[in-house]
Amino acid sequence: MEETKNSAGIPSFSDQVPTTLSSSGIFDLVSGDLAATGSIGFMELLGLEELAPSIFDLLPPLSLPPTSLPESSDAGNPPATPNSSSISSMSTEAANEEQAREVVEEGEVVEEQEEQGKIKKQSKPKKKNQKKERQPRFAFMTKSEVDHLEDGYRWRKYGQKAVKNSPYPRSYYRCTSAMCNVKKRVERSSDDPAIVVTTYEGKHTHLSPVVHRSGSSVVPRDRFGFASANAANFLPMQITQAHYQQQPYLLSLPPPSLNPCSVPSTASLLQYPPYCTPSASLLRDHGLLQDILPSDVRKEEYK
DNA sequence: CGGCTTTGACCCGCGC
DNA sequence: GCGCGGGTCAAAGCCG
Repeated sequence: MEETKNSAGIPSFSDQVPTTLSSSGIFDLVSGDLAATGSIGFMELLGLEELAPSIFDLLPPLSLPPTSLPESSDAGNPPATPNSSSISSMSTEAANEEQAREVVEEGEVVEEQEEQGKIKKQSKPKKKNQKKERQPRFAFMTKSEVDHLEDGYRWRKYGQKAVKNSPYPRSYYRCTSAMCNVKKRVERSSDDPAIVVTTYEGKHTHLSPVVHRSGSSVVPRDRFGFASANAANFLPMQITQAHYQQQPYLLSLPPPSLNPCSVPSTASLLQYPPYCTPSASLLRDHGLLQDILPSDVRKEEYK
């Protein structure tokens, strides 16, 4: 197939040196398109110890009609936050919260069963009649030169495919933890190679294996089970809030488990542990953002 | 030697 | 029905 051909000529990002970090927008989780749903942009810096300098270049707001918004997601396991700036968006496979939750729950059960069976089957006798239930997904865009962002979990790459209409390949990762079916897809935007689109699928069933340099192996995690220790270092609260307000239809509540925070899921990616949950007052206060973005930019972003 | 990446092959869903 | 593209498998190779 052409994939072979493409992958052969695909540049290796791993060769690149991480330098710029910044933000992004929202995109359609279903189609995978960089379909922004509103104007948002921002970032979050994490795992900076490994990534270089924290340069924030705000991306222009992406825009897209809400109708292009996805199926759902949520309940997914949004990442804690990659080691670079990012913006996230939740999508919902169901039209509303309730439906979304149903889908999520059912999907999880089905997936688990299938997954287990799949693992043993050598010659992929995948289900035929059964419609593949999609795990809730959570995606976000990150401007970074490193494609595989650190999020506190260990991932094993299990595949790579050339992406149509894009010179960049898409990589598939699976959480290395046993019994954890979380998957992650990483690809670069063909429009802007600087942007890395990461899609998480599923929910972690374990604690982050990440061991903090400080020695602690327990890091704060967001409601989806993603390590969020890093998030505390840089909190794009404004964006989170803005997103929440602009995309209420994306909301859907994930199962209470693994949910240390009680904030709406849309903000998940930028979520913080309970002790750092953004307050309502931050909605107006630009906080960190003010220090980073010009006022006119902020205006653009949150209007 | 174990864990991870690479990569070609295969399966499946979907659109035409 | 067919072809395409996305997603996954699994053997082989690499690396610490």
